[in-house]
Amino acid sequence: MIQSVSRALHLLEILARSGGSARLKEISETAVLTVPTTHNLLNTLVALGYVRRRGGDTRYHLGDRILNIARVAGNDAQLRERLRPVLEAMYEATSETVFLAVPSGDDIYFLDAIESHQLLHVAGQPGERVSMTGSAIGQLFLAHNASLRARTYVPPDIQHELDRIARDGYATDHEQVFAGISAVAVPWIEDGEMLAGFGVAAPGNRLTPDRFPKLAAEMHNIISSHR
Amino acid sequence: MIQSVSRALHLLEILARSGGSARLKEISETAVLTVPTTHNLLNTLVALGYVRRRGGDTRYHLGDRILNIARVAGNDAQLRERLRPVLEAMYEATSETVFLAVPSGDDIYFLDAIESHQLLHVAGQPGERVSMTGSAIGQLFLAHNASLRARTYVPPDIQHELDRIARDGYATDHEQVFAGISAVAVPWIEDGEMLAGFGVAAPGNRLTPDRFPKLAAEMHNIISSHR
DNA sequence: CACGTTAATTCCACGATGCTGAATATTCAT
DNA sequence: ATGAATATTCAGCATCGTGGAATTAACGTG
Repeated sequence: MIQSVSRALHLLEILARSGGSARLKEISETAVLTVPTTHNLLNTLVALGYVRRRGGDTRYHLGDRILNIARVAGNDAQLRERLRPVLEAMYEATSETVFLAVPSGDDIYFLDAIESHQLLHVAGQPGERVSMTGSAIGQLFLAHNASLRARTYVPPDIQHELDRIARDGYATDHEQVFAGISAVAVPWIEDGEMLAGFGVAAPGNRLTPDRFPKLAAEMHNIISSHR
Repeated sequence: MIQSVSRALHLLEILARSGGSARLKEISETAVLTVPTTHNLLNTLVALGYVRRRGGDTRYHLGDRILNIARVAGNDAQLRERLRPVLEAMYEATSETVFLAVPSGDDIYFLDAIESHQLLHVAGQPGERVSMTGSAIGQLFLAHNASLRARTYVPPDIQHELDRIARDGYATDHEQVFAGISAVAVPWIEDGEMLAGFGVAAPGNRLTPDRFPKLAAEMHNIISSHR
């Protein structure tokens, strides 16, 4: 545990709790640090843009550079929270393992999941990752997002599958990726952009290809009713 | 400039730019730091909750503790930006010095201001502070916000003035606080909560008490038209 | 406006603290 | 299962951050 890092971040939280600004002495007292040490820490934060000083004011104010970081952290946290009810509805409707996934770097990241309670079920924990091309949900992202497609190598045989996905609005997988596992995925779209994908995964003998279109339609309905 | 603090915050930004998560090696390379140093910094951030590790994953993810800080920093920055046009409209309408103020700790903080160009005008710079009780805009906050009222000592003679303010939706000051200066303030309300206040301040002989109601109405109009 | 008081900033020397290279353990891919 | 890549632990040393003391600046008051 690096002392100065811990202290610096603590100072930022103190500033936040003071409504965005405070005096050096107040801060040092709240943090239980000597004034020069606090000064040193704060001025480092000022130099980096995380803290600002406005006008002739001697007070320290929270800067907005922290928003660079928060925008990304917040996106995921808020999205997970907002879409939790949708995920629960999908679980209610299917009794199978359901996922909420977002793109992260070059692959797919499971932001949230509810694991089926049936005797035979697909494992699913938030935090897992799968490749972009090798999963229904990943292909769904590729089909919807051109910039993602541009920086991912897409094998030719998948290409026309992506067209089908874009047309129908859902992606499927029948025991292609993992033996015995079928999956259907539908997109969550805001302002024309696919921000996340929902997936249902089940044993291949329970979730047969003939049920794909109906299940996808059902998932679309659940999404519509939660908008 | 404290090295470890600078480095730690840099790592957070790298994580943000990587879409919220990345591997230790990637991070260390991007940051141009040795792997153990990066490891040490990241694990400090993990211990503090600014970075998380999910599931059995060896990757590092942005945590949501940063949102504690960002919520406050973002509030101010976004509010100022969003309400700038309203402030400008008020300046257009009055040609007097206009303020945008928010509560900060136990007093009022001027988030933004446009100073009048008239020969005789009230000075106004963003970053200045006034006490909660001793200003029209402060009383406006006290009248609208019970929790603010609870933690501020309000002299009895001001008490019934607060009732009037709550009823009429504006606060005034005619040469009470600063000699020769009159002011009118109206609230900016979102979701039933007063987030900020707008103030117009002018020499007492230009802005006489008989003009208060009309000016307040005009300010209310400008606010309505910018919703 | 000058004075006294309080807060903020600079400086420096000491000593703890965090950095790095090397070794070990773990994870991942095949 | 095996090897390669990645992550974690460790410890010695140099560095960096800390806090006391002194200086300067801001603030409030009579």
